[in-house]
Amino acid sequence: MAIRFLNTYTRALEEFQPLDAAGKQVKIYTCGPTVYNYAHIGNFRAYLFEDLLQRHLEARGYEVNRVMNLTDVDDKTIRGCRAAGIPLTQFTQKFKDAFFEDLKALRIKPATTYPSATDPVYIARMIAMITQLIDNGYAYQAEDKSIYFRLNKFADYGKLAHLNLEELRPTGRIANDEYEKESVGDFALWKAWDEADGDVKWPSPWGQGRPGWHIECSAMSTALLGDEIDIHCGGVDNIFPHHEAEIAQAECCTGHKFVRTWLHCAHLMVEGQKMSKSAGNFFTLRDLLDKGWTGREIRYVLFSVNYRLPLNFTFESLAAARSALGRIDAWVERLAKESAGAPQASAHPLGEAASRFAEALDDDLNISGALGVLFETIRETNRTFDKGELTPADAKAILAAWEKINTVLQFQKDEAAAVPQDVQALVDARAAARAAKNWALSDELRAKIDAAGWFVKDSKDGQTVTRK
RNA sequence: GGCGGGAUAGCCAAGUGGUAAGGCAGAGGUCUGCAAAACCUCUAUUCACGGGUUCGAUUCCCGUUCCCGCCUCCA
Repeated sequence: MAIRFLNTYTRALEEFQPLDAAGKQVKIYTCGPTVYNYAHIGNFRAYLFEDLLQRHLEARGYEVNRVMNLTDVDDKTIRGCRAAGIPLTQFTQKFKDAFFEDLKALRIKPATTYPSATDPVYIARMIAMITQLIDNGYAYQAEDKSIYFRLNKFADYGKLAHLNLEELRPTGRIANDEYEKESVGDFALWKAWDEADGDVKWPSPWGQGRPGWHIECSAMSTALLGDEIDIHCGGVDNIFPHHEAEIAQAECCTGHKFVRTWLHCAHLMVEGQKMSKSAGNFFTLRDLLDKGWTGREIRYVLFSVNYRLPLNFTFESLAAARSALGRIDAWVERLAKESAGAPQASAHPLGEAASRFAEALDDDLNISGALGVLFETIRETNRTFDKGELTPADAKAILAAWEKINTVLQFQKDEAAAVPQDVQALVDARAAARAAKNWALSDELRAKIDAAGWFVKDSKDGQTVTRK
């Protein structure tokens, strides 16, 4: 069955068909972080949705070429570096490094390219695009020396957000000092330098300044992926005006359609409320790791709700994730153990879990349906095992299905850390004590193992030791 | 005011014109020296409310209520 996506532009569920004539390559542009701070879990919700998208497309045999930009110059980064009294690049580098560490913790597959807005190659391209827009009448220089996009020249502006610009209600968020612009909605392509920018500036045909925010995405997307791409993603808050602006800039430069499919993920709420620093419910990934939650658990929570629905992040949901992952771990362990020694997999029906899982995701990344398939498979596997009706070859088939599913989910438990020698000695001593039915000594040794930071549990096959 | 998205068990959340997936929590059981873990079973006569279409609606249509988002640089 074909993959279907709900395209923000058309608001319709559309069958996915890549631009690539061979039907193989898929070009995706994903709006990345502004590196002025540690990214918060709302940001990562978006990046995890994009990870799911990429991994599922790859599981379906596509080759994904994904670009994610790093916005390393804007009001916030400039403010931050000046407050810290260090150069902009030094300031942003710290948060770029942190961002990549966080991606790793969440098991997000790296994009193909992470271009930075301040890369001279892209600054030059942005200037070239702006020049072209001016030459063709789509942009102009205002009294403040900044360059603005002339919105009334682009009739399609507002189509992505489905906004009728004539009916827009003033919200007071438009700065009053922008009277130099021809029309209030005109957005900046190039910002003329002012004192607050310090030494952050680049030369341009219009004087010293820096690029506006929107132009970087148009420049990097067309530079790295070509004039037209398959999919462009971001959070819903990017729809207007950011993505509208990207469309305007790109299409007025290239003369044709910029993006085929627009996908946007809904916002994250925390404990039922909008996440905000003032409400005290603002969390970076690091905050949660410091509280003892793992990247895998956070991944589960942020991953397991359909991207188009608002996700209510709670500590209860983290605890639920921990339990659910434990259930998966136990199942995988059981499969590994039972399948050991089987020369090859059988054609057991439960081995079809992987294809049923993928079919669920084909439907606009229906992760809930896909996880339903997984957990049904887990219960059915255990039930059949308990009845003694599963052979090692069957277990191998189911394990193979899990491995395929896990290429998308990335929920597999980390390799168990090796048990240190001193702990192992305690475990061995305890095994001897248990063989002698010396329960007092057994319990004493369990307490020592516990004190050393390890957890021991008993089963009929002996002890299992895991890190606490 | 405009545009859009929602309302399914204690919480999270699929889904379908034919009578409610799944996860967590909870209860019971199996196992166990104890503990823990694990596994199994059970848990919505009902899908915000009122009409309508239909043999039949949670699912389609109309209306109502409530919630949320966006409306010019927040993923």
